[in-house]
Amino acid sequence: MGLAKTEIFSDSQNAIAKFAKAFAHPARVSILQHLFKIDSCVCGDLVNEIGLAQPTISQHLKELKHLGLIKGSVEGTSVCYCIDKENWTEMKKLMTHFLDQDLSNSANCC
Amino acid sequence: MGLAKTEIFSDSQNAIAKFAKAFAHPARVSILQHLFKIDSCVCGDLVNEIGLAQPTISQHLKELKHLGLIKGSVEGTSVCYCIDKENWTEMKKLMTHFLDQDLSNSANCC
DNA sequence: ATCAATCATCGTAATATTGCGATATAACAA
DNA sequence: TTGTTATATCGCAATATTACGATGATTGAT
Repeated sequence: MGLAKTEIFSDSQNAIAKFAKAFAHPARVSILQHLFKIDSCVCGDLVNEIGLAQPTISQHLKELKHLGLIKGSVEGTSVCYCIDKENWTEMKKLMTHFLDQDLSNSANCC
Repeated sequence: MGLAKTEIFSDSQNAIAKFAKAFAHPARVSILQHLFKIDSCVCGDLVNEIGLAQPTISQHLKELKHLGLIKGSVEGTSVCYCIDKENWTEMKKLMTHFLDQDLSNSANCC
């Protein structure tokens, strides 16, 4: 079917899955790492840095923007992207809470 | 194409994407949360807890097991699953490092 | 007004994911 | 052995993702 049954899961579970999906492709991981590393916001430099075609990068950027993890602003003929700090922090809180579940509770039956 | 060009990315970037994919579906998020919460390792209880068919759950478990995030051991006619603590900790380190990138570096151009 | 540069969108092909019915497999019970 | 229970695998249909060529839109330059 390819259609996730989101109705039967909690908002939190769906949100975790949604953000995780953003990181579920190395190109998007790479884009985000670049945006963190580069002091000035990059744009089409990403096309050169990463070895993917311009429409492909543009599509990945669109997804990240749609999720709110990055922002974009027009600068002449190019577009400048950067991390949306506020939303990133919020997302980080959610993901960290999920990753930090207590390991001591789970029994050693396996 | 649907085929990610993993060759052009670093091992670390591919690893992050690979683990993120594990969390990119609410059913797998839910399964992991259950395994953390329940004191004794669960098995087909997951089928009842989550509202998906048995083959579907089994498939999600297989993916998580393949990634090394969970372990399974046969207990009579049922199978007992639980978190692989060692691998979970390792994965957490990788993901946390990615999520914790410094926000102060990124300029405020957007 | 024309042109070049940069980015977004469209359309499409290839592949992956999700979900489940049907069926196989394995363990235990009687 | 036969039956029951629990789980895994197969096979398929529906949908999603990835990638990119072609094209459109926008901006700045001449």
